[in-house]
Amino acid sequence: MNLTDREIKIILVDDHKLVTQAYASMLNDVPGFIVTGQAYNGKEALILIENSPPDVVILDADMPVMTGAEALKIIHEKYPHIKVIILTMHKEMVYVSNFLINGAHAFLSKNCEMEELIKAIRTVIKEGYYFSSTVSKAIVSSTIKDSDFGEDYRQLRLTERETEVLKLICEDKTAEDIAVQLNISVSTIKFFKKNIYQKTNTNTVAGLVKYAIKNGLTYVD
Amino acid sequence: MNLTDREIKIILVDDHKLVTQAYASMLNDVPGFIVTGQAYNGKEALILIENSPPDVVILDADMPVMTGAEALKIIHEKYPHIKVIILTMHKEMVYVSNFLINGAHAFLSKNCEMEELIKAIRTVIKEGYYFSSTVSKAIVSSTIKDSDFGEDYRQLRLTERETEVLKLICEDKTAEDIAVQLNISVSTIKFFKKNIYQKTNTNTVAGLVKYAIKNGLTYVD
DNA sequence: AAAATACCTATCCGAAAGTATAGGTAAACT
DNA sequence: AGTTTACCTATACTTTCGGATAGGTATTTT
Repeated sequence: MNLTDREIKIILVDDHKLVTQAYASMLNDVPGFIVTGQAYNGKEALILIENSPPDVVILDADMPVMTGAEALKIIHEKYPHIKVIILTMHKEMVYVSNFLINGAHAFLSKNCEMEELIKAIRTVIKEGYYFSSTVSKAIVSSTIKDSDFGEDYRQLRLTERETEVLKLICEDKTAEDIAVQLNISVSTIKFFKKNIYQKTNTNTVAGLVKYAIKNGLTYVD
Repeated sequence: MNLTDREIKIILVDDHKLVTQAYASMLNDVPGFIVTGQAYNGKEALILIENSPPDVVILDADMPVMTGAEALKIIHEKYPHIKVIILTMHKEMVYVSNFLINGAHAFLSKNCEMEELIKAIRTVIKEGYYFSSTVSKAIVSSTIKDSDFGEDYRQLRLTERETEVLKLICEDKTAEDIAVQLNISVSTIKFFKKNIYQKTNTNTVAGLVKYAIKNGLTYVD
């Protein structure tokens, strides 16, 4: 039996129950689709997937406990045949790239029409990938790996340590707090911060926090 | 004919199309409910309401163009008989209060169950208000006006000028930028900032930005 | 009309953050 | 093996920020 002949099994992951349930209601009304599970964070999602593997996982990018990015990475590594569609409310390029690198099969804005999500689900099953016109043209090339995004992209990527520092900044820590926690000098923190400012193209903490939110590094309850 | 005997007309407002459409799909499946309109920001919502007044408006608190708070205020002033249910992904007390003052009839987290939203819709129609157990006990008193929230609350409220400054801080402006824009000295900005820090119970810009997001003062695209 | 309150404005000073510069290590490239 | 590149660490110097304090105006209370 061909995959396109039977119902497509979908698992929904969004930290807002109401939204997840609404998606389920919407997608279950579509012939050929069946929502086999709903999870409210990445960890729950992994358990669901383990117990009853779906064809498609629809994953919210912005989640607190385990972020969409983290969940995606694990899903992609453990179950490479499962298609993952990322839903997000943001629309920054760096952000999109990070998900593509980690194996997303589609990337959709929450601003899209219901029809586009439905189309995306069918397309990732049939063709492996789906990208909306806005996203696709700019980014997608043959193989999805870091260098495909070019020099500019690499320059923009935050190093592990930088990411760590940025996260802590967003958690209300002062430079000194961070220095203590990381066991390095305050001056070092400043150096990281400077680089982060450059890469994120900001010069205020406010900009940093917004960048972090957009990139799923931190979350506002 | 009694209001409870006919279909309850609902207008949905959420800046994410996909979410709005999902809500619509979910609520239209409920007997006695009919979604008569969907808007993607406050302005659109007001036009919809003008053209075909609903019984209930379900309003997302976090929207960019016209925030939920602003839209609520106008709706409540122009159409006091229309019930407004606020949906939010945040759960801070100050935040809730602001909406209650401006005439919200219910306040729900996006983490709630579908059943609770349905219950809330029925309850605001029948009894005028609905508050989930977590929210209600702490806050609601007989009349909803500023002083009902007590001294503490008043202390926490940001003044107009403070709010203005906070918004600009979140827009990546430095203290000097703000001073120039507002035609006052940098020192004055600092004074405002100090008060904002006190009232929001933070001491970093990161905390400020998060507070602003929670309170709908700024928005992360 | 006097007093109280809320809000906006401002200055001074010590503390923290940003800027410029540079050394060191480990991995990748040629 | 030697060079380049990426990343982490650090210091000295300058600017900006935050805390304490205080004066002024407009509105409300009594």
